[in-house]
Amino acid sequence: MNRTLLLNERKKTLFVETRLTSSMDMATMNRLMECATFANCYPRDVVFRQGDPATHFYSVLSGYVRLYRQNSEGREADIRVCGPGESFADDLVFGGDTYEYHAQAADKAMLARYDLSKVRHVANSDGGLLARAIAGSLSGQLQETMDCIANDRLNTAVQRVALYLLEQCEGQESSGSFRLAFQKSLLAGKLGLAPEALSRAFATLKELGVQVHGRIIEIEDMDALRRL
Amino acid sequence: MNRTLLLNERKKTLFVETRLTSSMDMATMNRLMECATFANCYPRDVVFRQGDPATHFYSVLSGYVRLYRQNSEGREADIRVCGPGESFADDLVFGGDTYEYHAQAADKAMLARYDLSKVRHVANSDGGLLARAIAGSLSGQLQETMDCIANDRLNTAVQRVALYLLEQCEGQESSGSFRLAFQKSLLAGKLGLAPEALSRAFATLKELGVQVHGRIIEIEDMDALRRL
DNA sequence: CGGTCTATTGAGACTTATCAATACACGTGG
DNA sequence: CCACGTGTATTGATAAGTCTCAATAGACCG
Repeated sequence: MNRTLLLNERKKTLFVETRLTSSMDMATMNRLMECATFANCYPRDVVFRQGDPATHFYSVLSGYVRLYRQNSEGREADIRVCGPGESFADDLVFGGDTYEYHAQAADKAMLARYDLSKVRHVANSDGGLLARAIAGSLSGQLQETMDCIANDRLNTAVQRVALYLLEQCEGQESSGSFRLAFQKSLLAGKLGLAPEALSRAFATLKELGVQVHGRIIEIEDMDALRRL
Repeated sequence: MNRTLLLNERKKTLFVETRLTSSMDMATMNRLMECATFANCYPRDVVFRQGDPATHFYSVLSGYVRLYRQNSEGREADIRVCGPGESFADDLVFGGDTYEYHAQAADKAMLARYDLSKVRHVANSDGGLLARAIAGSLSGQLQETMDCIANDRLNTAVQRVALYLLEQCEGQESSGSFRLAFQKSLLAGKLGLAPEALSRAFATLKELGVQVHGRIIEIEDMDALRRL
């Protein structure tokens, strides 16, 4: 078994574990696989640019991809950070022919790349199985995106950071710790903050028993965060 | 022809003109119609509450519905304002069994009310036609919602208001005027602002030739707004 | 015409962005 | 293994933007 074969097996495994494919039957998954190619990205690689004609949608197999928009002066705002198992630009399968945001690898990343016209063809001729899977993915994304708006509008920086920390400690009781999945500057963008604001939020949370050592976060009292 | 029949004809017309049904074939539309009942709402009527078990999704036939979330202290943040032709809670067809936000009529409104379990049944047995239509609707909503995040994070209050005014003047050249579709307090919420902030934004825009008389807005120089 | 709801305006406080300077982390090569 | 350099993170000072509260003005409906 050579290296390439091993790599392909790994790709296939990651492909199967995607949110889009997880509840798919085998036949549909194979049809989708036929539309896919794979791409390796290095940090800061551009996947596509806002305004480009849309040719593919993507699933993240490993690493992270940052979706963001730029205004006329070049200032950037993150819209979403996609991690392993998540897909992006799949909102273009059922309408839209232009990418409406930039996509950039935020880390070494492996992506599955689905040809949009092939996917559309399959989705129109498979009895609706693929359409349902994509609809499921879109539902999840829509819910997350609405959550994000509500979170931005309802909570302050410290509250948003605390909430994020709690989400990452899912399952741990009273106290917990974990390692940030990506750089703080990216986390800041994901939370709609400038990096300095994230630092200051961590500084505030230190008083509530949150210790930050590089990417390692330790939380002494999760209830203290929940009370914010 | 009696009053009821007339009303039903009107309902049917509005039903057909919905974004969800607009590109649907007749058979699918009829199957969807079988899942529907209709409801009339008065201003401030609650359609459903955050946390309620999800039983229906909705299309707005006339009027406006406000989707919002509440934090623990009771402060509210609007997530979306749905107008004629738009649907909401359709993200629950393919997953989710609880409403994650409040829905409240913002005006006298007529709604089509789709039984979720019936819709799910149809969507699983019609060869994918309904699933594709819903996926199309979800795509549009996801795109709008992502736009909203980028807009919130990238633009100031004045810029967001200016952008909204320009959107409403779609098609008009250099100067334009129109009537706000709903109250200013609702517009403020939609734009992620307190009502006072919307007032102040209008005050600022007055210097750029925007005149506000109640709900009537007149814009002398649309390019001046575009330059913001 | 009066009452009620909605919108505007002012003053102040709070939150976050921005800019600039410093400190820290990490990978590289000596 | 340490020193170095680059990129990332923190901290401080300031400015900008928005919210909140309170008071007034205006719009709309019966």
